[in-house]
Amino acid sequence: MERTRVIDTDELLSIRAAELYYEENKTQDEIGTLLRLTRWKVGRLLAQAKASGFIRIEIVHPRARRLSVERRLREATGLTDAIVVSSAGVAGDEELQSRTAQAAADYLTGLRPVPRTLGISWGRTLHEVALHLKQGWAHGVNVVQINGGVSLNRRAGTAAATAVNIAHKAAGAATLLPSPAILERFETKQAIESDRAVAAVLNLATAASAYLFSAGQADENSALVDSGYLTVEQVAELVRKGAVGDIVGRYIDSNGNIVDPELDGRTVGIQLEQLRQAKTAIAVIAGGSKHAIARAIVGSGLCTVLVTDEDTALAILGDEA
Amino acid sequence: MERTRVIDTDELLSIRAAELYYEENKTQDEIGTLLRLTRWKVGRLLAQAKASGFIRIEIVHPRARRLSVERRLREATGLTDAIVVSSAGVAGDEELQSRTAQAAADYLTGLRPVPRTLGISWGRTLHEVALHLKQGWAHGVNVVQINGGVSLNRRAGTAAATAVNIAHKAAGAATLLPSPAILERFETKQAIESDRAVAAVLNLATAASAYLFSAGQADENSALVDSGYLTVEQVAELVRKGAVGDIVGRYIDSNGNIVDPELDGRTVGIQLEQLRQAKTAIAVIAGGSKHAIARAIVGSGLCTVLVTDEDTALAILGDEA
DNA sequence: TGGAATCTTGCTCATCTGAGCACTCGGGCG
DNA sequence: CGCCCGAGTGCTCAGATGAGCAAGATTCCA
Repeated sequence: MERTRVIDTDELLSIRAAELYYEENKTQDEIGTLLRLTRWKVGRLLAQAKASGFIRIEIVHPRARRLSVERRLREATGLTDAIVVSSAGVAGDEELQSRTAQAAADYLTGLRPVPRTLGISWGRTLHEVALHLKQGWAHGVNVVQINGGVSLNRRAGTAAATAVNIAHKAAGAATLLPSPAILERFETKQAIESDRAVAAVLNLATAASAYLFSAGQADENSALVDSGYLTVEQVAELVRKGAVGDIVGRYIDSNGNIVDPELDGRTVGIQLEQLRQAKTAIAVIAGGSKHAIARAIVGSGLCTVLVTDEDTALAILGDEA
Repeated sequence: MERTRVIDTDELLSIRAAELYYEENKTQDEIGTLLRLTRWKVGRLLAQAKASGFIRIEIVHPRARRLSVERRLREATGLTDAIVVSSAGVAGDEELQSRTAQAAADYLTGLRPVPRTLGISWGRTLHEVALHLKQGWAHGVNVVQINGGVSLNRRAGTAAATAVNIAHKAAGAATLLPSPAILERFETKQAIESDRAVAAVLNLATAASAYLFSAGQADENSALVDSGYLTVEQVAELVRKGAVGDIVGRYIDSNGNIVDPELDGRTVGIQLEQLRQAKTAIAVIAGGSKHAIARAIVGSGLCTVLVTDEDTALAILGDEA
C-alpha cells in the first residue's frame, strides 16, 4: 500500500467540495462561494471525485441488486441473464442466501415465456426459493424433479415438498422422481432408470422448457454427505481429484467436467449435457463457500441465467479486492 | 431484528428506481419509461428512498471529514469547533490516528487568530501532528510545553522534539519544560516548580493564547506507563478509582474530575482549570481505546475544539450502532 | 525565444430536477 | 346519498446541472 502518495491540491479540494455537496447538500454555487471557486470548477471537481472513485454510493436494502455487476457478468460470460443481489450490510451467509433465493423467486415470477414444464433440483436453496414464491406466481406451470432425491436419513420429503410447493403456488402439477440420488451399484441404477415410472419422469425432465437448480460445495457440509449418500472421506477423495462441487448430484471440476465417471454412472438424474443445451437453465448459487462451483458452472456453460450474490459474482469476474 | 417486515410495493419500486438512477445513471425520465411511471413519481420514489436511508453515500478518502457529525457534535456539546475525520474504509487504529493527526495539523494551520503562544502536551499523537505540519504553516508562533515530559527510559527527547519541530516549522521559538512529568515526592514537585527556570515556563504556559493536546487511555498501554512514570499496577488502581484516562499527565474520571489528588499533586504542568478557561483548547484524540477519555474531556469542558475520528465522535454522541 | 500543442477556465445553452400547486380519486361521515 | 377531507397524481416553473465551445494560460520543444 502506497502510504506516501502525494495528494494534489485539486484532489483535496474535490473532497471538500464532495463533503459540502453530498453531506451538507449545498448547491455547487454555494460551494463555489465557500471555497472561492466558480461553480463550474466545483462541478468539475465533483466529477473528478466521482471518476476517481472517492464517492461511493450504496443502496442498502435486502432487495437491492447490483446492476453494474450484472451487466459485467453478462458481457464477460455470455450469460443470457444475471441477477446479482447486493451484499451491502450483510451479516452472514444465511442472509445472503435468503436474499438470493428471494431474487430467484422474483426472476422466476417474471420469466417470459412462462415455462410449461419446469425442471428443478432440490436442496436448501431451492427450498427457500419455493418459500419466497408467492401464491399464484404463475398459472399452470408443471414442475418435475431432475435428479434423485429421496433423503436417506433426514426427515424425508423436503425435496418432494419443494417441488410440490412450487407447483402448487403456480396452480400446476408436480412430478416427483422416485429414486435415490446415488445408488450403490451401477446395475441397480440402470435397473431403476429403466423402470417405467422412473423413465417416464426422466423423459419429462429431459423435455422441460426451463430448469431451476442450485449447486453444492465439495466439502463435509455438502448436502449429499448430509443426506447420507456420501461419506466425508468420499468427498475428500473427490476433492483430491479436482472436484469443486456438485450440480444435480454430479460432481464436477473447475472446468465443468465430471470428476468421477464411476460415481456419476450411479447417479440418477438428467445429464449435464441437458443443462448445457437447455434454452433456459437458471442456477441459484449464494455464499462464500460456493465461489468455486459457481465459477465452474458459469465457465462451462451449465446455465444460461445465474442468480447469485455480489461477492460470488465478483469472484467469478475475478476482481476480488 | 425484524426479519418478516412487510415490504410495500412502493418501497420495492423505489429500490429499483434507485438502482437505475445511481448505478446506471439514467435520468428520472428514462426510469419512468422503464418502470411505466411518470417522471414525477420516480422523483418521489427516489426522495423516499433517500429519506428512508436506503441510499448511503460515503466519501472514501483519507482526508474526508464528516461534516454532519461535526455539526451534531457542536450542537450537542457546545464545542466551538469539531473536526471529525471519516473512518470509511480504515483498517486499524494506526490509520485512524494518522488521519486525525493530519486533520489537526490542517486545523492548526487554518486557525485564526494565529496564536502568539501555543501550549502543547506531548505524546504519540502530538508527535504525528508535528510531522504533518508543513514548513511555514505559520509565521512566528512560539511553542511552550504545558506538562513535564522528560522521558525516563525511552530515547529521550521525543517530547522536546515535538515542541521544537512545531515551533521550527512556524518560524517561532520553543520553550521546553525541564521537568519530569510526575515526581516521587510532593516536596520535590514543589521545589522544582518554584525553581526559577521551571516557574518561568509554567507562567508562559499559563499565558498561552491556545493549547493543543492529546489524551491517553487508562490501561497498560498508557504513555505514562511506557515512559516509566507509573507501573501497570498503579494504573490499574487508578482505573479502580474511576480513571478513564489522562490529559496533560493528570488522570480524570468520566466526569472530568481528578481521580487521585495525591498523585496529581506530584504532577508537573498547568492545571486543568487552565484548559477549562482557555479561549482555545484543541484536543486531538483518536482510536477505539480512547472513547471514554474523549467523552470525559468533551463532557467536562476541558476543550473548546475537538479533532477526532468518526467512531469516537459517534461514541461521544452516544449513537453507536 | 517563439510557437505549437495541450490543458484549464469561463461561458452559453439545453436538460434535468425539485418545489409548489391544482386536480382527482376514494373512503368516511353526516 | 352527497359532501368533505386527505392522500396521491400530474403539471408549471424556476433553479441546478452537465455538455460543449471558445478564449486564455501553460508547457514543451525546437
